[in-house]
Amino acid sequence: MVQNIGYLLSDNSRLLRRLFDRRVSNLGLTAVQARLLLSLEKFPARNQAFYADRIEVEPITLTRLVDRMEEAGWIERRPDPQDRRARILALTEKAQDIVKPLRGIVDRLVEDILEGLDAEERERLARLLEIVGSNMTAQRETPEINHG
Amino acid sequence: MVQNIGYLLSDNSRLLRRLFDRRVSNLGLTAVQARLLLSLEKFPARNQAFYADRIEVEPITLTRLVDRMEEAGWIERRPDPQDRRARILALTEKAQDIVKPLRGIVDRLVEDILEGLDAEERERLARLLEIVGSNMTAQRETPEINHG
DNA sequence: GTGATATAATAAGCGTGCTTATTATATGCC
DNA sequence: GGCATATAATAAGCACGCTTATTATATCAC
Repeated sequence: MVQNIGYLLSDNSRLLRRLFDRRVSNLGLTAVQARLLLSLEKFPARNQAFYADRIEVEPITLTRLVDRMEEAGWIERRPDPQDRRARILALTEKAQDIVKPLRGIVDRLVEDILEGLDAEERERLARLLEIVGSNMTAQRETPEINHG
Repeated sequence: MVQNIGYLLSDNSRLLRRLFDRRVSNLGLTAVQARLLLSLEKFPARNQAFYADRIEVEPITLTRLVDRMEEAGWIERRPDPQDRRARILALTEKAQDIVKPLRGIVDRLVEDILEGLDAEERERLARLLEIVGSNMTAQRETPEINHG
């Protein structure tokens, strides 16, 4: 019955997003938006390509995410003096006020979903997920395998 | 660094969907669509609410999924003689021809992403994911916790 | 310097998934 | 039987994420 690990992964991810959205909904943020804010605090003043890579989405996905967040007043796009193609992202003041409580919410969420797992199991889960993830990334590099 | 299990879950899920989509793209199916087909083969002739529950999406999400799949000729909606509100789903002939190869693709995919994990590790991963999943489901039932 | 190639950002168009609301029909209680 | 409640399906409207394509600018080879 290991067959269903695929389903477990996608269902869990969906559950997690829902749970997160619910917990931060009073802030007016979604899960990815919160993730981008936290990433921006940790690595400030980089261009969009950098953050797309950090949060592991395609550049176009980041573009549209930033569109909405800029409109909502969380983020500003600034020109890059070194590269006229690029845009540097920055948190607005409003966003800076939210980052600390946000980090608390994230920590508590992770704590809640890992309830009942001891430190060793958590470590193990993270390690197993990393292996699965790198297997998938490796597969991605060689998409033209014959599956027949 | 267990902090990032949340990110691992959502990134892995996204990678998995992408990988799956790529492998079945020649069939003209997406990951959820394939999942619904397989579920339909395993549990035939139920109403939409049943399948929404099986593949763990909201009824409206299932409705729109079925809309597209009906249009593409994979699925038929039939009236339920016992309940005039409901619609019974059925695979078309075209879909039945695809189910067996599809199952092969899914099996191979799961095998590939679990590469390097022995039977015990696979079991452990599945078990840990189930625990995390049930923690999230439990959280969902009590959404009004004070997070302050 | 010029031309080929790569990179940054964006647009168009689509599938998935949600919340909230609506309509039709079943069901259960009196 | 009649009314309240629950359930099945759907609609509207939105966020996320992708593939493919386009535009502007950098960079590299010569």
